[in-house]
Amino acid sequence: MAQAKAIEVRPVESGNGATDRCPMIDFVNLVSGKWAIPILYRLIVTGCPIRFGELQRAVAPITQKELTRQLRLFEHRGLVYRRVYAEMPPRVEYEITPLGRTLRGTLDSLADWMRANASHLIT
Amino acid sequence: MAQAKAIEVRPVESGNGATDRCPMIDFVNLVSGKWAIPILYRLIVTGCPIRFGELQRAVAPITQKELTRQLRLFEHRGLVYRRVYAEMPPRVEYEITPLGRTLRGTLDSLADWMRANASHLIT
DNA sequence: TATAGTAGGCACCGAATGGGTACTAAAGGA
DNA sequence: TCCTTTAGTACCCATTCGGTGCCTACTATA
Repeated sequence: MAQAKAIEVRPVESGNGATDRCPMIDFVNLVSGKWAIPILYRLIVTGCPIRFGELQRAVAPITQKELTRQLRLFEHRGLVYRRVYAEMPPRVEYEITPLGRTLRGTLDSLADWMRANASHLIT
Repeated sequence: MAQAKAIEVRPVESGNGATDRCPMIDFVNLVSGKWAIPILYRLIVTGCPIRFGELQRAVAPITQKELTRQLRLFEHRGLVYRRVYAEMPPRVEYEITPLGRTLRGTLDSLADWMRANASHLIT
């Protein structure tokens, strides 16, 4: 209780709403979890529609359940398209949206940094 | 560079040593959780040493415990310096390391993207 | 004297995350 | 008849994440 009161500062309320937000907190709310960024980046570098199974193989040892969950979240947030084909071996394709595509530069930069520094970092 | 080749499918070498590194998975392993990126970015934009309490107020409603935990992780990974002063109101200062500082461009880009797109995104 | 600030540590707890297995549907092939 | 493929869903479980409350040792201030 003491500490919650001490920190209650939170100057977010500006009156006009939605200003003064922390973009980093927004970002973590948008893509959180172990697999979110790897999936998103894979969809970005693949520029075209990709089937569920192929995506799962591309994102290495992710489980079916987790991939489904993340893709639905991305779809709901407008970062990924989902197209279902009424065929009998089921076919569902996922594709990055134009909005999601705008993340490319940022994620490239992140991947480059990681590739350059992975060796100096303690796991 | 390599990523221009787009879909190089992960070589799922499950049997031997794991050499199929994905920089994005490395990144998530490095900074994961709700508060990691906000803390790191705050330390980066503040270029100088900053005390624990001040940092906690800056990163808004983070708890003491979580801030301590993340800072220790960053210290262990060489992203943050931790200096303890043997004074009586205890004083501990944290500062981004040169290595951590190299993330600045990437995180700036990330923050810019988020600021530009926060309004179109469903929470 | 009483209280607050400082930078934590420690125990407890619920929520979120993520993995594993089993199951489904309809079609094709042996 | 059985097996396989595909994109899931349902259920169970372990781990992690993160919040709360309670403790310290000492000092400065009201």
